[in-house]
Amino acid sequence: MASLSDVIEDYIIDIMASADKDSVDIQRNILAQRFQCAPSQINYVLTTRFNNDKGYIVESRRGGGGYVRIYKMNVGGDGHIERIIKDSIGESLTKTRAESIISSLIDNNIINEREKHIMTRALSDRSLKKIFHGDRNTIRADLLKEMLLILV
Amino acid sequence: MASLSDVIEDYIIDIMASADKDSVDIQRNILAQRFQCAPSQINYVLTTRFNNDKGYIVESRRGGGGYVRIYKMNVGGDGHIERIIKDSIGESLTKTRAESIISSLIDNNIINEREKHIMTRALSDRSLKKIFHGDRNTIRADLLKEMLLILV
DNA sequence: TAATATGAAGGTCAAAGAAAGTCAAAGTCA
DNA sequence: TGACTTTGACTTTCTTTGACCTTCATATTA
Repeated sequence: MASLSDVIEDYIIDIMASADKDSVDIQRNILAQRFQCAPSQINYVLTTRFNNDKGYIVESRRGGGGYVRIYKMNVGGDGHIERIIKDSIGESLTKTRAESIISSLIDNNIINEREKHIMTRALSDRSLKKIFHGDRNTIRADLLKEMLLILV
Repeated sequence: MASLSDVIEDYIIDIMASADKDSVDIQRNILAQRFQCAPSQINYVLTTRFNNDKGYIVESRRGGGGYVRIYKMNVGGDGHIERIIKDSIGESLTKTRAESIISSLIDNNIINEREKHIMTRALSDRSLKKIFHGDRNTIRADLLKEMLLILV
């Protein structure tokens, strides 16, 4: 049986398909009203169905005029980035592996030198010096996934 | 869905773009009348949208013949990035302030759209979701400082 | 002429309002 | 039983408003 979350997921996918842009804006409370559910269920759908492992970027703003904006990263062609995000990165990523992934992006002309430097610095131990050593690699995974998604 | 503050922001950006000079003068009460809002809302827009982090300087005079003058700073000259790193960022940086700083870099053609997105995503709450809330802003400061270093 | 009143700006701050986010407990279903 | 869903109380962030304050130019008055 399709759960309510599935229905909401389908609905969002639907309006994304019929939108001209590669993003849609929704309003959490309005959506919750439409489906007669708790507003936080929308968040549940977003984190389980529209996360970056699935190729989505979600950004939002609170307060008056608030919104949730969902970008679908359309991986055309070979789905290279999407594969990297799903298969190569996973839950945890060492600095060395991160650098080799970034190098491969350079080799494939997906990013340029400057972009490489930005990413490398973000993932460096200096950037993450305040984070407990044992936690850095999971943060690195999240960081690189999020940064890579803008490329597709 | 755009808030009134957004609309006023756009309006001011508009008249700045069509002005020959690098500054525009507005009158608070007149603007408030035009947008049917409390005069203090203009101040709100000024402090949230036209602040130093975004590369603006605002000066004003009270009394009869009073005005508000908004200057757009020229970012990018000698040692500017260094100053941002040292003075604007410091030890801790909210997401909002980070986005302001990044938007001033875009405005001055110091970074491009893709670079902006890479940085913004790296600093987002989603990238940092595994980090305890109270610690995120110090990590943000470290991250942005490191990433900006590629520009000097 | 010097002091004072008046009105016309803009400034500040805190409270109320409007969204979205978090988290853990309870429910459901294979 | 274990993974996935659903809910609701509480939190955080951003916006809007209004009451009250400060500053300045000018008109009035002693």
